[in-house]
Amino acid sequence: MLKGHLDMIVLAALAAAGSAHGYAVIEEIKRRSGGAFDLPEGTIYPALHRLEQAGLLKSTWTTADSGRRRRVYSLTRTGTRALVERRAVWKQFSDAIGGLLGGNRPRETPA
Amino acid sequence: MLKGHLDMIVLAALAAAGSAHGYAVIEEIKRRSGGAFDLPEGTIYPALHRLEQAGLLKSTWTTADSGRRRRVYSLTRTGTRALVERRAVWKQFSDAIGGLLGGNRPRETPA
DNA sequence: TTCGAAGCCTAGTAATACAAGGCATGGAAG
DNA sequence: CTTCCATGCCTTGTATTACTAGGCTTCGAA
Repeated sequence: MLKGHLDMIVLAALAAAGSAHGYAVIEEIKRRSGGAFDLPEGTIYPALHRLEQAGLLKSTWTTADSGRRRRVYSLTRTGTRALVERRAVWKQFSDAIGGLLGGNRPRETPA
Repeated sequence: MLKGHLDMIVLAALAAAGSAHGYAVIEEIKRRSGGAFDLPEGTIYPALHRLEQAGLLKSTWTTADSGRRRRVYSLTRTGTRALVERRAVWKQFSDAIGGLLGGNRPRETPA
């Protein structure tokens, strides 16, 4: 469950890949996460639509050599900027969690 | 928005503090997160109830010197074990995100 | 021809953090 | 004495969100 971080993940995968269609995004995420995130289509497609709706992605229909129709997504300028921001938020977030998990100081930080 | 990680945070705060009542848990989390997580009561109390229901916390009513009634929570054995597991899951999770955000390798990892 | 993989989609569901309220007490300020 | 804020507990409702479970098509292999 990656509640709240899915958008960032999709943006990051697309930023790294340059462009990709839905199915490929799933595999890209799976590969780059070391197999940790194996997302079902019912998760990824709505996310792609949502992000395109929000103007962070753009898409074009293409036909692969195999003859299959694919919808290829890539980041917009806005999407790239959004990713930068999401990264920063993520850093703050994970640092804060780190403080909670790591800190063994029961009261104020002693000298 | 800490969707999915709230339980771990509460458990961690209580583990560090030993025991605390609801209001104190809020401040403990705030302090240890460096001010990043300032949770409203509507978030923390249902979480405490949920965790007690699940057997991860136990509580006792006490009366403070001021005369105010407080419900003091602490971890059960099960809760302590659960926290250990949540930590591990968090590590996996954040490592996976790290792989997605950091990795600049467009294809297979080269030699 | 039958089945699985590639490839797209949607409707419904469960979980969850949070907003917004309510209630009570103690102490300080007026 | 009253009024207000901080302490301290609680619940109901709501929006978001990832996911389940379906459905549709085409390609290629068995």
